[in-house]
Amino acid sequence: MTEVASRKQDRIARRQVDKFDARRTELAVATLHTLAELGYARTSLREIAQNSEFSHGVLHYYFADKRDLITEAVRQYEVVCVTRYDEVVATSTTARQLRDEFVAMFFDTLDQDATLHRLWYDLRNQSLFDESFRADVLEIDSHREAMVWRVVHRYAELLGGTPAASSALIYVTLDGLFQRALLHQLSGNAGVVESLRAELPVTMDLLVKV
Amino acid sequence: MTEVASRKQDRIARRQVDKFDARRTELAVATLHTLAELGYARTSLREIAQNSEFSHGVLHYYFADKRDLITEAVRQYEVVCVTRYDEVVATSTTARQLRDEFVAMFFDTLDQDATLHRLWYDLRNQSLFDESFRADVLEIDSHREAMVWRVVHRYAELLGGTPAASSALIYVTLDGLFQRALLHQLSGNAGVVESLRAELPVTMDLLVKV
DNA sequence: GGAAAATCTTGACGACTGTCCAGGAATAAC
DNA sequence: GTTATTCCTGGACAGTCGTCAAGATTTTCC
Repeated sequence: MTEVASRKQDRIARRQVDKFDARRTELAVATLHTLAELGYARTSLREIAQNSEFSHGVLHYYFADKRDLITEAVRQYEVVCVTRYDEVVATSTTARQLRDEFVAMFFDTLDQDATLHRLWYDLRNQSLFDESFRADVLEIDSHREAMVWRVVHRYAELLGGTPAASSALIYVTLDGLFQRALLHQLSGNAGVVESLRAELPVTMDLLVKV
Repeated sequence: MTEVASRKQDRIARRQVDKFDARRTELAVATLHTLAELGYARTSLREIAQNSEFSHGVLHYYFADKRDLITEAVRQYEVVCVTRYDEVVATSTTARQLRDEFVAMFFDTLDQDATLHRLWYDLRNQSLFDESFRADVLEIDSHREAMVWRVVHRYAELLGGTPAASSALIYVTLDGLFQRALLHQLSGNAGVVESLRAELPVTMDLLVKV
């Protein structure tokens, strides 16, 4: 084979790989939406296929099995989810602004992306039973922790202080608060959500010492 | 029917009801163990029956359907779970003692009852998708919150101070910490668990102002 | 002991599951 | 335009699921 022919072959191969990956991603996104709607326990391949434009058989053309598919969907979740507050951190110039915008975005995504968030908690919990999800879950969790840390660290900085607790503790506190807000949001209990909204700024100040 | 005969009838009826309830409880406990082992998504009635001394058919003699059975199992969980720290609170005479014994018991049950705890989180999460669990979950959650509050409130009292945050915030913090400890406990990541153990006393002090 | 009531087993049902595959449709290669 | 290759469909498969009911077994009652 000439060099030119070889390069052409490569280009074709690459294009095929790209196309293959693109469809994988497309199906993973459909999977994500199905999982968010039904939860892990009730999500079937046929249901996923109905949320895409293909038939159920095609899933085994692009994925080895159900686990492979769901793992890919989880990775898609990560892409969306772990940089949410970065812009707020980058653009805020005062502590008050950072705090207010963080709170606003916190409860905005709680409202907008409620089903996606409940999926995350569902999968994180699933990893307590199913070892095969654990590595991905732990990785995403650490990214979420880092994301929260960036917010609080910057907040402390703008206040001229330092975080009052470790990255781990700050994360579990704010994540715990989010989880509870999600539970009451989906329960239609707006009053509790509102009181948690009022509590979030207080919590942030508790987590920073000046 | 004479009064005596009527009373006797009652006694018989009551005994039957008691027996019926006793068996229901027995089967609910078997359900609880199965759920703790397999998780909600993979627990079937036949599997539950295998963890009892009966065949799968009997479950529909004592329970209307699967949901009824699982709901009863959840209630059994509550009986075990929401008074865990009360004795520590009652018997501790110094803040240091209360704190140390709380920490010890916190990580003791994390180790001993890990599968039961992961079940609780699984069911709480399931309630984000399935409305029929929500009422029970919210009730148990509020009992857990009250349990944690009793601990921290007493701790503050012994320190001559007051809690630094609301009951809700204190609960989500300690519960979040527990959840994270559970994830790493089941992942075999003993190092992380140990560092969380070291962090729990610090956290308690953060939640109290003197 | 024998009748009546309760309890439990067993097997069957229709529906649904993940997986696989034969073959049609679409696209690419020359 | 004619092969090759890739992509996708739709049905079949072996299993499992929740539910139910007929009948066997055990317990209760007189």
